[in-house]
Amino acid sequence: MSGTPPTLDDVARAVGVHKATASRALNPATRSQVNPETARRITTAARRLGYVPNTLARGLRTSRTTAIGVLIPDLTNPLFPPIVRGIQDRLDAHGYTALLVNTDGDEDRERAQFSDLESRRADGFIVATARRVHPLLAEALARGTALVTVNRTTDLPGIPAVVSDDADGTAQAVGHLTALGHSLIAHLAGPQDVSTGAVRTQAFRHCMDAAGLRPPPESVVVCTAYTEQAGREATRRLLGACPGITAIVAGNDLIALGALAELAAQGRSCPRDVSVVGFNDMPFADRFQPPLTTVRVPHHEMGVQSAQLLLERLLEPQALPRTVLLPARLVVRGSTAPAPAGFPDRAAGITRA
Amino acid sequence: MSGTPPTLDDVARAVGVHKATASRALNPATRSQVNPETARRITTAARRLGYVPNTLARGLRTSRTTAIGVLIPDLTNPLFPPIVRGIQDRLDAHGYTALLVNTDGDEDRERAQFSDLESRRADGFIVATARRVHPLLAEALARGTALVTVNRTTDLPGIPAVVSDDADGTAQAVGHLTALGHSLIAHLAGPQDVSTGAVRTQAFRHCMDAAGLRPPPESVVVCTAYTEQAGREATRRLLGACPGITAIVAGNDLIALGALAELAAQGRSCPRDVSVVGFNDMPFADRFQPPLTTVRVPHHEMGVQSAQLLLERLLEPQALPRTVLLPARLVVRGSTAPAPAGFPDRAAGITRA
DNA sequence: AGTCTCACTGCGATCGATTGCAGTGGAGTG
DNA sequence: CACTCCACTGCAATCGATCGCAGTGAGACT
Repeated sequence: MSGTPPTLDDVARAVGVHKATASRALNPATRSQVNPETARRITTAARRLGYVPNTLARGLRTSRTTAIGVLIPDLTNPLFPPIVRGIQDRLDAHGYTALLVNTDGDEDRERAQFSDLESRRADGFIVATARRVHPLLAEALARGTALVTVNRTTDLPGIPAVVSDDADGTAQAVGHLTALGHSLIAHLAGPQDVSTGAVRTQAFRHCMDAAGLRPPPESVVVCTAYTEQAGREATRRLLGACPGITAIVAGNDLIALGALAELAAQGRSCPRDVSVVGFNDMPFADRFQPPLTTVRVPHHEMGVQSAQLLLERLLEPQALPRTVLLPARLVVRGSTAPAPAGFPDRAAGITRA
Repeated sequence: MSGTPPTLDDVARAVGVHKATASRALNPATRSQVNPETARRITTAARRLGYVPNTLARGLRTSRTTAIGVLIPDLTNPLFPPIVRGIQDRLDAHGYTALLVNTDGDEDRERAQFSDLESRRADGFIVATARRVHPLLAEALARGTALVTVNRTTDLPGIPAVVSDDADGTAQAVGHLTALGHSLIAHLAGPQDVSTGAVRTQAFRHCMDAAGLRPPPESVVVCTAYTEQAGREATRRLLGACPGITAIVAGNDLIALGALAELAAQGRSCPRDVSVVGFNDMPFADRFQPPLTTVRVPHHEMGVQSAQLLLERLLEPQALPRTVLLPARLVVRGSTAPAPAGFPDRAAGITRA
């Protein structure tokens, strides 16, 4: 019917004022500049006509779009929906909109997506795809782009970040297993080119060391990705090299799921023969078979905080970049149990200090 | 360093041509209008300067943004990430971007979000929040807005849709249970104001009827939402009213999870005492305790098809709206088993025809 | 030589909202 | 009464890319 949507000029004409006046009346910040009665007439006319401001025109003029680019590896990875939701919730509350893209861990794709978001003049970016060495982010930072990383960090300093306390979470996992009497503890490490993988692995080594345990090198297997498939393959290698292990600290829950699958396939029971600890406490981890003992990370809150950090950065671009560290907490469920008897440490070539 | 990003005019000046020429050279569609050699010089200059077209300015002029609004109830509902991913994959391939928002099933919030997307001049909308009666969509349709619904439909005709064959899926579920010897089959229905809930419930009744089974009215309990919590509450009511039932067809997997929880809480074993069938085959449904027998719906493909349908609509606004019906398939896992003996039909007041 | 065609390029309006600046009129002041 | 001040409103430039229209010059054709 109406054809094209009404513009500010249409509203102004309907009231008999200039569009500049209408603009001021409709914008809360400049509302005070116009006569209250006039403002009222403009407001009602706008509502009556169904006027919706054209964000493109506004953005073109003001060079602010109230849109934030959000980069994640893959939305179907259950880790990310809660984070994204947290981001959206906080952004929404401030009138911002998230522009969500998946990179699939592919650098070219990431560049293309990032470039698209830049062409849409996103005001800033929340990046969940950070690698420790990340040229794209370095370039963007150099250009003065507002950036925040979430879940992962970059080795490059200067980018605000929101992460969970991976080192502490790992310590809780190892502590739980040693308390259950395990000493032959293996680690299915996440990819080492991302901070979560590197930090957790380092923490694992440190904790084992502090507990006086000296696991053989083969008991730490690095997965090629944070996927069930990669976890399963790594587990196969691990069990081949270190058949005596009684517990596994997985780089994340998907890797843990892969471990569970491979253990079952090899006829080993979890938790009777081998205990498994995951990381993240992904949705429904408590409903798995067995319910997964894992380190809970506050995903939604991570999203909220990262959005908050970015919004602050937009207001105060010069402020010192800060890193928010959120607490992680071990959640004990059914995938861990006391170490089985009859597996002397010797069997795996492990020596107690 | 560079301050503001380079504009088309910057590129043109660097080459010594008019910005209009640069525009034509950079746009594949108009490339043929400019001398190949000139075009080459413009292209290289653009690359050298790091020129990225300003989508806002372009959109303002052309009134096309290559952005599509996507409305979902809640991203953390595991049903939606695969659908969204499918949408994004197809849109990406055509240079479009998805603008994703959550409505949380709240009508006011939905209106606000929709209005925001309109202000961003989205070229069209993919709606996963459709209710059978949906004024917002009716209005948008009347305005000539490009719309597609996915997963759910509206009673209102005229909106293209992509849905799974819920009736057939339900029939497979009921058929599976009757084949296992169940006759006291209950239904935990989804909300009846959305098409999936209504269609599945209707199909359930039809199948039971066709099988000669006459379940009492209390054996069909409508859940207030597609959530685990609602499923659990409905199950409590169901077991109170019809303690004799041996099988449950749930409106979706989350409701099924709620049923499993309540059954366990009441000391009834699934599948030994009661069989449960879900709907959707959400991610990791195979890893649950017990692994869930459910009706698989091609989520990713639904997303892809809905994006495809919308893109077609943008090209051909007048084309007849078509509905794409994707096949559903029962996946038998561990939550269903033969009906236990010793539960005569009489016990639940059920009569065989 | 004159005219026509054609390929290429430049000019300037345009999309819609924002904003610095200037103008208007009425109230207040000495 | 003249003048200042202030509240309010209008004017017009501006953001950056697109596109209808017109202009230019080289080559073709009669």
